This record gives sequence, C-alpha cells and structure tokens, in this order.
Amino acid sequence: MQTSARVTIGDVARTAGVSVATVSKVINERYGVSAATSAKVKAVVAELGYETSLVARSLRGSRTNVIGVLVPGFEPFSTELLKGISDAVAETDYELLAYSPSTPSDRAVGWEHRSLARLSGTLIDGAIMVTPTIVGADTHVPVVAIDPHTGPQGLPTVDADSATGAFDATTHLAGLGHRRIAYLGGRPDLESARLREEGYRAALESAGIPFDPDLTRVGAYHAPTADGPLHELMTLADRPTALFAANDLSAIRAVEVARELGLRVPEDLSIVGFDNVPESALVDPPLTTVQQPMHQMGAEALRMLLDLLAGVERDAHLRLPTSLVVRASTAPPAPPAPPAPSL
Amino acid sequence: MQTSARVTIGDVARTAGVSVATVSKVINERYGVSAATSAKVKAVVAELGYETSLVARSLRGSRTNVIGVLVPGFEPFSTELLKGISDAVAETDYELLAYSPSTPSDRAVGWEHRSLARLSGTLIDGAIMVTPTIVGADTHVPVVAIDPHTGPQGLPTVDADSATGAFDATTHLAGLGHRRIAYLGGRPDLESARLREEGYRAALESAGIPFDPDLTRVGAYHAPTADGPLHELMTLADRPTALFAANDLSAIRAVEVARELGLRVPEDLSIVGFDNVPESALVDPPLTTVQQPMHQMGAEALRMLLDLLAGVERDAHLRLPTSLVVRASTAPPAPPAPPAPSL
DNA sequence: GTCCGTGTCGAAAACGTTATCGATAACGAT
DNA sequence: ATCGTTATCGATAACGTTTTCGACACGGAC
Repeated sequence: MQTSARVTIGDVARTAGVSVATVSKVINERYGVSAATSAKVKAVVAELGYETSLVARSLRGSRTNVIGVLVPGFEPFSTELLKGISDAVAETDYELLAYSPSTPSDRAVGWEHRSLARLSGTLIDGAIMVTPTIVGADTHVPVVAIDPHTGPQGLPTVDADSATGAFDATTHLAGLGHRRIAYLGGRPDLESARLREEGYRAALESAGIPFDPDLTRVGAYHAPTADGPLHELMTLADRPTALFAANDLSAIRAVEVARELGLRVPEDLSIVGFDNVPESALVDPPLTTVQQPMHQMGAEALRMLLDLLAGVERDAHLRLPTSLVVRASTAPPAPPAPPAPSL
Repeated sequence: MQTSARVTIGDVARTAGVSVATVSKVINERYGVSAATSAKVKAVVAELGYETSLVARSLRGSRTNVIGVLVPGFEPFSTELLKGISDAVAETDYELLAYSPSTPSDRAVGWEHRSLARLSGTLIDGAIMVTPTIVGADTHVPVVAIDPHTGPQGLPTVDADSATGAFDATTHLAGLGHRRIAYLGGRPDLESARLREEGYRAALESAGIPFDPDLTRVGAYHAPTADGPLHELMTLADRPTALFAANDLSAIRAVEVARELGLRVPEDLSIVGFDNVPESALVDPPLTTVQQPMHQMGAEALRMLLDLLAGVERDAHLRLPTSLVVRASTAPPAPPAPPAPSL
C-alpha cells in the first residue's frame, strides 16, 4: 500500500541525467557544480521528494549533527530532563534523539553501554546518559552523565545536591516535632540514593534523634518495588509518624498505601518526597518534596556536551542546589494515641 | 581522550582468525558454524566489547526492531503521549526512538515528512507521528498519526473527540450563566483546532447564544502566540466573562495575562482549557479543562502500528472520548458591574 | 578409487551516502 | 596552433554490516 521503494540519490541522479557525485555536491552545497545543473538537480530533488538518508550519511561521514539522550524510560524524571535538554538544543543546530531500550535483556545492568555502542558508530555526535549505572568505559563520542551511579568521577556529570536536599527534608520533619522518621531508600546502586540516605542520617543526628535501622527500607525509585517495604514500615508495632521517601514516585505510592491501610496523611503519617515532579502536586494531599532543578540540569548537561564537542575545557562536574517545597503532606505528629480515643 | 576507535566486526574477525561472515553468523545465530569456532568468536566479542552498529545493520538489512516517534518537541502533550507509547512498547521486543527536529528549517511546515524520510531508510520499522501537518505522502514504512492535520483520512490515526470536548466545555460555561464566551483557537491548520471551534459554536447555538466573531481569536497552541490575542480579548470594551482556550498551554497563559491585567480568575473571568496536561492542575487557580486520554492514545497508536507491521487488518481510525474535569478556574459570572462597585 | 552428500567456512555483493581525484571541455595566452 | 589554467563533472573507494553462494575437506557408499 504505502510501501513504495525509497527514492535514493541514484534515482535523482538518473532522472536528472547526472552522476550521484554531482547530486551529492548540490545537496551539500559543495563547490564545483554549475548553476545550471545545480538548478536542474534541485528541481528533480523537489519533484521526487528526495531526502538524504540519515543512516547512510552517518555510516559514511563522521558528523551527524545529532545528539542522543539515553533514558532508562519515560518516567517523569527523565521527561523533565528531556524538556530541559530539548529547550537548550532548540537554540543550536543539533537535533535530538531520545533512545530508550525496552527489551528485558537491554534493561539489565549495562544497558547504557550497549546502547551507546550501538548508536555511536556513528549515529550521534555525542550523548547524554540519564542515570547510568556504568560510567567508565571507553566511548568514542563525548558523553555527559546525569545523576550517575558512581558520583562525580570519570565522565563529566550533572546532578543535584541530594545530600543537602535529604538533610533539609528530614530536618523539616524533625522541626515539626517528629521523632520516629522512617526512610524509604532508592536503588542502592545509585549514588543519589546513597547521598540521600546520608543526608537523612546526618539530619537525624543533628536533631538528636537516634538512628533506628528498623525504620529504613530500600526500594528502587518506583512504585512496584516500594509496596512491600511500605507495608512493613506502616504496620510496624511502633509505627513511624513520618516518612521520607527517596523520590516522588515512591512517596506518591506511600500516600496510596497509607490510605489503603486507613492512615490519614498527614495527620497519622507525614510524607516527604524527592524530585518535585509535576505529579507530586496532583496527589491528595499535595506532596511536600525536595525540588531538583531537572529542567536546568538537562540544559546544563547539553551545554557541557556542546563544549566537549567544541573542544572547550570545562569543569567536569556540576552539582545544582535543591530546595524544599512544603505542601500539605506534612504536619506535626498527632499526640500519642490514648488507648480509647475521644471524639 | 576517550576517543578510541570503534571496534568493528572486522576487528573481531581478525583477532579471532576467521572471516567477517563467520562473525556475523555467530552474532546472529545463523546456521553453519561449528561449536568450536562459535565459542572462540563469542570469547573475542566479549573480550573486545564488540557491539554491532545499529547504523550499519540498518543500512544493510530491512528490519531494525526500532520504532520511531516523531514529536514536534517535548511539550507536555507529546510527553504524555510518549509515556503511553513507552509503556506499551515495554511489553514488546521493539525499542523506542523519539526524534525531534530542532533546526529552524526543519520546524517549518513539512518537518514530519522530512524527518520521516530521513529515518526510514531504514532506521525504523515504523513510526508514530505526533501532530503531523502533512499526512498523505508515500512513506515506505507503516505510520500512525496522532492528532493529525487533516483528520481521519489517509494514514491510520488516533485522536480525541475534540468536537464533543469543546462542546462540553462551552456548555459548562453557558450552564454557569455566561453569555459572552470568548474562544482562543489553536493552530488553524490543525484538524483538532477546527473541531474545537466547531464544538464551541455548536454549544453556543445549543445554548441560544449568538455567535460573535469579535470574541474569537486564533493562537497556535502555545504561550507566545497566545499573548496578543489574549490581550485583545481581555481589553475589549464589552469584555467577555468567560474564555475557552483550545489547549491548556494557551489557557495557562490566559490565567497569567488576566492576572497581569488585574482580572481575577474566576471572579472576573472564567477560563477553560483543553488537554488536561499535568501542569493544568498546578496553576493558580487549578484549571477547569477537557481531558484528553493522552496516555491511552499513545498506547493505542502503538498497538495499531504493531498490527500494521504484523499485517493485521484493523480499523484505520480511532477516536477516543474526552471528559470535562471541573476545577477552580470557572464560576458563575459576576453580576453586571455597577458604575460604583460596592464592597 | 571414485562419487556424492554434508558440514564449515570465506569471498564478494549490496545497502545509500560522501570524499577524493582524475578526466574532459572550454578558453585565454603565447 | 599549442599549451596551461580553470570550471565542471563522474568513477570509485569507503563506512560496517548481512546474505548469498561457491569452495573445500571429510566422510561413507558404491
């Protein structure tokens, strides 16, 4: 039906009565072709609707003017970054290619390296990798990592100040009077998750609250893996009165689980998230959370990449500040429940 | 620095002491290679960290197991669609490539066709195009269009019921008692914009309100282009008491412009949007809007595309229902302003 | 000892493009 | 009339794959 054969540079050459070399020249505006033939070729190109194949051009040449963004998926975090990158790239003459592996084997550890190897030979001039778990390796295009596994080392990186953000979040809860503050971690293999737990602990200590290992659980930054740990936490004999979740997706799930368990938020349980994805303001109650400047992180990452491509020397690591946004999911703890609650 | 040359199939062949043909066979698990050589080649592949080049493979073969999504940019609408597509593709063995042209020339009319031609030769097995303005054309891969220019004709399409959605939105305003209801249109070249105006007019008629051409303006579905028309509308001698904007981005901008002009929303001006992008709930006041099932639209589009690829016959056009979500940006009109307002 | 099948492998073409470089024609200068 | 210069153009190699097909060796069967 719609499947007509692709029109190639050869077709253009044939119907224009010139060689493929000449067609290539007029397309790329190289020197050495007369005005007359140039016009004729252009006419044929327009008539046939010819477009040069990105694939073939990539295979042959070295520059493609395309930069790739490797994302583990299109969850809110990646999406916000993409917007920042996209806005920044709009001012350049590069194009954007977002690539997300989806086969189970690819999603396993090492997906970044595999994808990168597949694309950089050479479909893309450079890449931005979101949440890479492997970051060393020898790539042969410039790469900037956002929120990487290993923290600032090796590749140029952009991330947010997770430790301080987590410290602020936990301190906020402590300041409201909470003493039993639980922590739901993120993927333990991620530097950001490690730093957030660090900030959580530091805040506890600074508030004079002893660290209780029983109040921390580990998730994986998304809803399904948070379920079990959340149930455990909320059905503890000595239930925590507050919860700090390592990212918004987990925190949002926490709100849901609390509701399923008959707990009121924030009266029975205060909840703080991390990221400030758009969704966090939509849940009921709207989430108190730590804002990561995702848009800006994306834009900065692109800027670093462009500098790399241009050969400009720059600081290899950029850490952007976070800020606490207080909404309605946090409140002072209820007074210790009397055996027979009065109405 | 990190720029080491790419390791090719030739390198593997050389160090393994076999031919490139043999390497290719073991990689693709073709018949005709002994267990011994296969093992040796696999060892070398692992040692050298070889990955087959997507570009070269695409150029040669016909299938790539990659489907492309062509988006005009990463604004909220495209992003929500992407999530739906991504979730659906995760259950298949395809991979996702989101492509967004960014050079000014590409963003001009016809970007879709150009991009498609560039990618389908053949980087991708099929494509989903978001908001294509040109939709006929002879592509040589299956394509599904979301919210296209020309409406359901030609290419398989997925869209939302814009006419009914707009009708409901306008009727909601009329039901609140508004008589002077302005309309800020979207890109006039888009079928969806046309249908929304149609719904707006039908609702006016059904409510017995005469259509006033002076109360409709045209925008382009995004903030910058909405500014002028919005100012005109809001500074009219006989100011409208309600505004229906053809998409949320315009509506959100309308809220801002109203505030700049000293108008209170919804007391002085009720505003309704279209799309229900996540941001619409974040503005102050939260936007009353028409929900498009964007996530579902993306998923359905992918499903159609997969059927096309598999050669399954299907209905070529899918129109999903919309629903009105009432939030705080709409209210009954204030009583006709008395010359000296009382407090 | 010859013949034929079977199993294993490699040479080479092809995909669509760009870059290099040699060939040809036109033309002014001697 | 011959030469050198310039402008224009085309043949061809190369990019990294996959696929086709022929070559070859090794068996066993006659």
